[in-house]
Amino acid sequence: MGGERKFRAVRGVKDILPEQVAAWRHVERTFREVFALYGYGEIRVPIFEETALFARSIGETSDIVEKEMYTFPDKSGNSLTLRPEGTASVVRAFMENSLDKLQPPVKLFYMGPMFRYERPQKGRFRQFHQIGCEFFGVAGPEADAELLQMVHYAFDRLGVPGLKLKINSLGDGECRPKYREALIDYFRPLAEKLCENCRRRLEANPLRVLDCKAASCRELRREAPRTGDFLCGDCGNHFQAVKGYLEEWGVPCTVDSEMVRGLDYYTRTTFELTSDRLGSQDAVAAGGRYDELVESFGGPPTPGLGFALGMERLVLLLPEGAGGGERVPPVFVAALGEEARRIGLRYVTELRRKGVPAALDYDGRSLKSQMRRADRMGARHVLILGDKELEAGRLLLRDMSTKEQEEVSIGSAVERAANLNRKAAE
RNA sequence: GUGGGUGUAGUUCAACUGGUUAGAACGCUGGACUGUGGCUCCAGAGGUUGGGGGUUCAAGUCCCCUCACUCACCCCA
Repeated sequence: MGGERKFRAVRGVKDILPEQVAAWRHVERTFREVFALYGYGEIRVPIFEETALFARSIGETSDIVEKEMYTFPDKSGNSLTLRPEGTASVVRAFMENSLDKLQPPVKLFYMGPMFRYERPQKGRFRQFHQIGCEFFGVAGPEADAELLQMVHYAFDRLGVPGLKLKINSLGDGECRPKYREALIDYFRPLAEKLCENCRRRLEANPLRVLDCKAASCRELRREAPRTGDFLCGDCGNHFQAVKGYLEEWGVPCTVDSEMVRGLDYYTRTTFELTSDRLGSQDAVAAGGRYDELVESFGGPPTPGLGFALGMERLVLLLPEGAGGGERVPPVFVAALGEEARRIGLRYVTELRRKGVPAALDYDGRSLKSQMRRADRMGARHVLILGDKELEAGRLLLRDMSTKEQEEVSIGSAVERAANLNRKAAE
């Protein structure tokens, strides 16, 4: 080896070990099933894109674009960026592959790593993982309600406790500019009292002031105009209808008129699923409608909506050992002596070829040590072969839970062990 | 990017106001049982006290720098 320094994972990234992967797979499996039920197909998009794609969709003045992207020039000088979220790529792919020419709706889901240069803390990493989906081509409130219902259903199946669903409507190209103006008018005389941050973004992105957690800003916005009061007729009706469906379908949620998302492409419905058990990074999933995004990319006017969840945060909320216990216990082959070990290795291979997980000791340890190993890896059956057994042509097959041992002939040992193991696995 | 807290065996933690050879539990390896797991008992391996510098006769302990983790701000999934 002769290593001169120890390598460590870089700041903000994590190894996910087998023990934890069980929970991850459990989540992934659940969402794959739910997505299938709701008609979503999986899409796999690149991990990096042209920088401008994200700048344009997420918003030039958003924090993500301003200071959190992993942006680098490639060898030919193009500016590329590790994706900080999934929607921009999926929308790009949707257009590039002419999915906009298909009969709507088009429903796509994805899962994978995202990258944001942020200060790591609980539930926040520089490489993190999202599961998300995008739903194109349906403008009506049924789409919003269905998406919310699906999210609610999936989390319900996972049994995540203590979640709260908050929804809001931000209006559209018609009424949002008016609301924006009203907000600026309201806050401008108060600008002195706003926090430094909000003062700066008042003109660029006034909606964000609503989201500020500073006590002073919180106080100042008490009398601020509400999104709800400015929704145009269409947006108001849309929002009413969404809420109506949710109530009818028993999807619990509360309206939070101060909730603003950090990505600029949202219109009308937005939502957030939060947990009180995550500390300050409390959003587990979030999303909303983005009816103007496809068009802003030069595509045909296409309504769309979607959501994404944070894997690391969701896994934090899962009960201990979630997704475990699905492992099939192996048959352990305990071999004593060189000849026995050669045969043991062959048995292990044969068992595996029959679809039975099998293991043995690679180091030629004592039988006691091998038994302990078998016990620890949860083997239900151990095939014991040593000189005595080889001579007699009969091996021992031990049931670890009952401690009963039967003799089996060399020829039938593998078959017998495989059958018992299968039966025990049921 | 800003502020607070914390870094000691693989893991969770000890070590009085600086003072001999840095301990325990769990885990790991072996033995008691020389060919049979879990329980018990015994033994063993395993540490440049995150890294670097400084103060001191003496630093795990005090000071500085750095890195990481953590909490909050910020931001968001």
